[in-house]
Amino acid sequence: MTAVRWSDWQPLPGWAPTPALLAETIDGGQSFRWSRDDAGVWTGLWADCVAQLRLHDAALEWRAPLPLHARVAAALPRYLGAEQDWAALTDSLPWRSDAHLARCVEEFRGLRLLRQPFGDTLLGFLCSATKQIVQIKQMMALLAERHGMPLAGTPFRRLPTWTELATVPEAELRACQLGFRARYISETARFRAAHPGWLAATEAAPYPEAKARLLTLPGIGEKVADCVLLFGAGRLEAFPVDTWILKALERRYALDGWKPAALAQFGRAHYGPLAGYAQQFLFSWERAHGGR
DNA sequence: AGGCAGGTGGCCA
DNA sequence: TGGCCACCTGCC
Repeated sequence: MTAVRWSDWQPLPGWAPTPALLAETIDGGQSFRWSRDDAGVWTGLWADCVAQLRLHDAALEWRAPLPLHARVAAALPRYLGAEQDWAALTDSLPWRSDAHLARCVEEFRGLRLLRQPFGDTLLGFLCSATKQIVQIKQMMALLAERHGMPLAGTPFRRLPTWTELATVPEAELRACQLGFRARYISETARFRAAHPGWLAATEAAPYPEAKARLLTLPGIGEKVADCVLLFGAGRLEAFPVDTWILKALERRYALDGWKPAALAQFGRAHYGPLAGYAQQFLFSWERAHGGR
């Protein structure tokens, strides 16, 4: 395999995250295809794009394999959420009346929500049930390596599309460490193949309808549906409630004894139309501070 | 070494 | 609605 020829590093204006904030955003559980090398350079893949990211003199820089340069240049800003004014969104969160949220925002100021491809996000979170991030990343790597198309002129492969997944036997999916999730992927792929346009229509639908549609798929419940809509469709009202958020709501808001459904309802009502963004701050803070 | 993990679906009262 | 359990399997 010949070495990749990368374009020159170039500035990516508009966002100057700390190394920790960059890691939290691209490798904190929103996406599962970024990895950092010993020199601190991140390499990531989404759709038919590959990019590298680095912090140089506190400025964010990027580059892409030469053959993909134009495509990545066009796609990267949107992927990294450049179309949103994150400072303004942060300011509209109810941190003024919520001391815990204020503390989370302070520690992770500048945190972003990725705007990933809908189909890739669906695949990633269909695999996420009771798995840790490292393991989900391994599943994605195996799926891409064994069933994804090569990205011409590079040694990288994209994730298989849903059309391609419909042709992969369930046993081969299981062999990618998917476990019982393989059946969900298989069934979803067959459903999608029988309903062309279903994914695009779901991505474009208003939040309540989009979520209802996702919930009809096997292996997709409340949490996964909200993750897909938040990280893969830019629906900032989507509020995924996982074990970390449950713990955060229960412990940081002194809601001991509340049942999970009640906690989730409290969160949605309390954080409002940007609940998903608030959720990301809570999630990052809770993970960073262990179970304490 | 063995429990547990960014859940979901099905079944029971 | 609420509670319980099976579902796969590789990390920490």
